[in-house]
Amino acid sequence: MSEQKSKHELVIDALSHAGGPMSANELWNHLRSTDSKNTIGIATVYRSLRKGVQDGDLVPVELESGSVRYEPGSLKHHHHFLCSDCSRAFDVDGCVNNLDQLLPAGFEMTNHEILLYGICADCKVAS
Amino acid sequence: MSEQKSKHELVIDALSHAGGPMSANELWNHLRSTDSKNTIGIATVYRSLRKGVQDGDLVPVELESGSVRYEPGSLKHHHHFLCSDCSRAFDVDGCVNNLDQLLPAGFEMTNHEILLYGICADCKVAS
DNA sequence: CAGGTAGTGATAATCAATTATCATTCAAGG
DNA sequence: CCTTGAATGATAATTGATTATCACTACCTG
Repeated sequence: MSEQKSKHELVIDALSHAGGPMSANELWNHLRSTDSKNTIGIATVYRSLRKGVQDGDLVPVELESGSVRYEPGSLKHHHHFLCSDCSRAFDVDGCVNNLDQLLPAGFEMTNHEILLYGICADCKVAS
Repeated sequence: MSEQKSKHELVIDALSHAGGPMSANELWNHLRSTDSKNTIGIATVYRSLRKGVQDGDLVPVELESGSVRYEPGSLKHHHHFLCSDCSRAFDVDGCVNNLDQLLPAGFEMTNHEILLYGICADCKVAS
């Protein structure tokens, strides 16, 4: 009856609904708690992430030392918020103007990231 | 005659003239090439960085997964440029307005980082 | 000079993240 | 039922960054 999803699809799907980039470990914990019946292995998570990047479905995002997060490659331009309390990363819509004026002479900019640090809404409420 | 500088001072001094945050390994390579007479050990570099942070002289900067960079704590507000070619990080003066407008409702921002990616002046010339 | 003590370098040990291995399961076809 | 191959999970192995250890030196003080 119901189409059985592969673990790889579960990983991709989870990321597409996450609202922010996630690390392999975050994803693993999330998937284990979500699909109580399905036990997913950390190896499968890493495999799926690697495949997702190879296929162009996922993009690695490096916001901190220590671990790489991943997000869907299909997202429109956005930036990130990193919660100092729960360590989760959140997508932040929009951008700013005049970033070019920061660029030193002789440098060529191909891309940029804006990272906001602070306390996320959940943690603010909880505190 | 000339005051003999401790290795710790060499590390702090190197960082204060670097023009950008450096990792322990970058610093180690830099110091070894600079002070041909003085062989400095990687352990000393790590020790000095840790002490520098404890003393409030240095600040850790995390721009990538993999390694932590350090910069003087005395620098005025600025941001960073990361060269995709040589992987060095450079300080970038200035900031932008209206970052607040990016903040999602319910979130509290305490800090921010703007990271520009591209090719630095040196690498552009070299290519 | 003898006896600290702090600073240092080489390197072993640790640690977290990631990858590789291997045996198992499961579905599809003979 | 038997075979085959892809997907999977447990876990061993690897890797790079960082820290701990330890022996040694230089210097200060009595």
